[in-house]
Amino acid sequence: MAKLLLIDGNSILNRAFYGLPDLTNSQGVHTNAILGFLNILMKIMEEEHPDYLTVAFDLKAPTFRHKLYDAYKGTRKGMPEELKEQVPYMKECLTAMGIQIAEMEGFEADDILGTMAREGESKGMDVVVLSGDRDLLQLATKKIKIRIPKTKKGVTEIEDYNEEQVKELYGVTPLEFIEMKALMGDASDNIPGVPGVGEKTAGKIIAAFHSVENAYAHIEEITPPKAREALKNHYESAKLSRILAEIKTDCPLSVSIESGKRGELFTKDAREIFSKLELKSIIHKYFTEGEEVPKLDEHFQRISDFAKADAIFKKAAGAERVGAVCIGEKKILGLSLAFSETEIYWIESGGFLTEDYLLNEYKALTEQAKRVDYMDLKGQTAYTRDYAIGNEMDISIAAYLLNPLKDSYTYDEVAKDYLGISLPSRDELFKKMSLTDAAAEKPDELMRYACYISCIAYMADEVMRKRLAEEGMWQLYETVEMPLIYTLVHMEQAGIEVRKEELLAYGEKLADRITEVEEAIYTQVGEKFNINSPKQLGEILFEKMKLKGGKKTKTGYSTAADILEKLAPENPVISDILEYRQLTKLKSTYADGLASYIGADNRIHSNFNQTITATGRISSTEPNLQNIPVRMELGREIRKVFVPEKGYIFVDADYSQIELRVLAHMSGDERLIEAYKQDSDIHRITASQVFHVPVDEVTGLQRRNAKAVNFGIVYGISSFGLSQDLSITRKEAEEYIGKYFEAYPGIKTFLDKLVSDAKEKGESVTMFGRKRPIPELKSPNFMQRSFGERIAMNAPIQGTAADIIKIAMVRVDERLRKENLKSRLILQVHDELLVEAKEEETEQVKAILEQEMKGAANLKVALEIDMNTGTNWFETK
DNA sequence: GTGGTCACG
DNA sequence: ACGTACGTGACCACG
Repeated sequence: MAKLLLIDGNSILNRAFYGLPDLTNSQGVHTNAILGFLNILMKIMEEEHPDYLTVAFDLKAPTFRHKLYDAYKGTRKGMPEELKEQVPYMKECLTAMGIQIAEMEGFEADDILGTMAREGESKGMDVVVLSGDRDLLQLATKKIKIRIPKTKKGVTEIEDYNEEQVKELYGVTPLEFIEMKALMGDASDNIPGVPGVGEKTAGKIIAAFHSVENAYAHIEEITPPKAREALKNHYESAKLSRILAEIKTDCPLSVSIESGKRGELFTKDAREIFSKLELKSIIHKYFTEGEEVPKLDEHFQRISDFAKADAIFKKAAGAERVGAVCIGEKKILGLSLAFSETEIYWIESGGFLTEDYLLNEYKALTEQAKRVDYMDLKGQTAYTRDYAIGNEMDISIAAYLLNPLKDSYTYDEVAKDYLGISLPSRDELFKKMSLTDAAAEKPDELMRYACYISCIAYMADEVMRKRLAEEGMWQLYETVEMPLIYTLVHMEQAGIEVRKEELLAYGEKLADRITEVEEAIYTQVGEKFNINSPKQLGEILFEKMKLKGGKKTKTGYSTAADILEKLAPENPVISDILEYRQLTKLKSTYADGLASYIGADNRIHSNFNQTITATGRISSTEPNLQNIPVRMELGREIRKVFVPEKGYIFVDADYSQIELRVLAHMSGDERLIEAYKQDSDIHRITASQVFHVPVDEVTGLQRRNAKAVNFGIVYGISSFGLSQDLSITRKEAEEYIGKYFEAYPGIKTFLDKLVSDAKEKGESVTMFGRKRPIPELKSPNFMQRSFGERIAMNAPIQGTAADIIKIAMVRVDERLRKENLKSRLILQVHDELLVEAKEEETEQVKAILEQEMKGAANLKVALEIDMNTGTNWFETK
């Protein structure tokens, strides 16, 4: 069946303009909207494969609807100049790609699309309408699907809306959506609507009366009274809005659906206009077939001859610079070295080239070369040394610092982002196949994989250094992130001992209790069901048992703990369900989950990842040892199975409110600094200053509230968030926040500045220069933008704390080694370090932790730590 | 593969 | 009017 794709040119262009940073070519022409448009276009072409497509644009001349509006209310705001100048270029691009453009004097793009969509539908086509906003939802039917691009974390996803989904989302049919819009209005589309009526009220009224006209016919039945009055007073506006809101489906067309038949997009003309605009990433992505890829590939040389390999190793040892990677799983399969863009070798394991030989040579060369470029140094330490000698460069870490929002930093990503080269990813070369299998079944692809890694590492070296220096992050990279790689290696190698028998016994204990609680729940509810299924549980609680709670999530009822806790007084089964949840969580994730990671050495070797978080923290996986229970007593028991080796003891140190201290320092707020100099209970002092009572008269409640506000400040305060946390009204929360800012005016100024600076620069910065881009700040969507503002407040604080503990980790690790101690750093939990200390070294270890953690940064307030020793992780708390 | 839930800082 | 606290990872159910 034929498929028709219709694109709302203006709205997509508009959305792209605000979604991307300001880009210009060397002639000063702005290109961000064009680039964004093309990216969305390519994505939807790949997803939909339409047979016909047309892009509709508004013409500058005022349309019928605009005139109507202007007569009613006055002027419309125009596009910014930077966007306006991109429109003709955009059209030029589309024409060059053979894509039909539709525009009609006196009609909006919406109307053209509406008309074509209905026509396509009547011809039996599948119709897809791509738009940047929700105006077009009224067109949705079974055959017409509306798609809206959304940017999540910098990645563009396209959301689908068919008739059903519109109903689900708004509770009205697509046609009734017009009526709804007439009431709620739309500022961006200059539809006035009825003042005081928003989406919620409009939805309710239309769901009940189905149309504006009918609502007025039954005006006295409308509730709430407020809305009724608003409707009565704005009848004219509602009638006008009803006309404005409806998209026409019968306007004359200057083009036909069929004349928009899809042809070759990447024509010579297209390439020409793209080069003129300097849209390098597009050119590289779609016009490079038969260019860059073979250019690199043709210089790959497979070496399986001993003499040749030997010569290459000799050359490598004396080289100024070499890109290097060793490939293997249990066994070494081979290694790749790159000396220039044209000298790239793949030295295969086999014959005289034994694993031992390769390993020795690889290790030797990485020690002798002046500089070695790695893609992933931590992974390579399996084959080489695990300490720094100062000649290594890690391209992935550099790429992470330059943009911590990405989810991978593989060779293909780096090549695309920094070298403008498009390469097949590992997945594209040999799917999910293991390297060992690839060596046997796809040797050529394995060679390409290895060579891409070494040569991209080699080629990216210079640009990464330059970019880090430009961004003011070279020092952070060199003195913190690089040495940290080795510290993490040491921690991973060390692991932590776990008492398997005790862990299993703990699991058994949980299992017994789970059976009891489970049966109690079934008895009370009167049937068996899967308590772990939020869907089934929601149906039981809210439908069968008719507890109040209603909908909360997209998919159904929320059964989250905070919701259930509020229902607990209504029915005793609720507390059993909460207990069941707690028990099964402990059993599956911790008791059973952790047991499966215990190795032959009775230890768990978690993976510490340095390139995951947006703020600079490290993360822990397989298993995650940064979220072992501690808050609840039963869960906390688990920590008893984490023990030091015989002859050792745990020394655990955690920073005391590091984030608040960072805030005090960075803001320079005198009163907060002074509060810390008193060096007692900070939440109590805060309470005293916020509520104007003497320190020793602060009540428990006041302290609790002050503590919540302190947390809120660090998270990027919002009255809603605080009210949720404290179960108070928003108004009360606002009062607390106001009082807090009165008590600490410097904090208010500081947070405001963090937001305004971030808006200006598009990113936030920590004390040590770590950056985090915040694209959300540019979002036209209020919620997204508010999120961006909270990130702008939180990221510098959380990030600076992360920088500080990283510095402390590196120094602690270095000192333990330099002083030839047997004690080792084994865990980091964001503000806590755990050392497995040789018993006789305990005092020395404590001194090292104290000195290096407190001395990691010089702040206006002292960095304090709490330190404890214990014979298991439970005892150190 | 995604969403809901919940463990941690 | 919008609908949230910041940052993670693992497990389960379900399409």
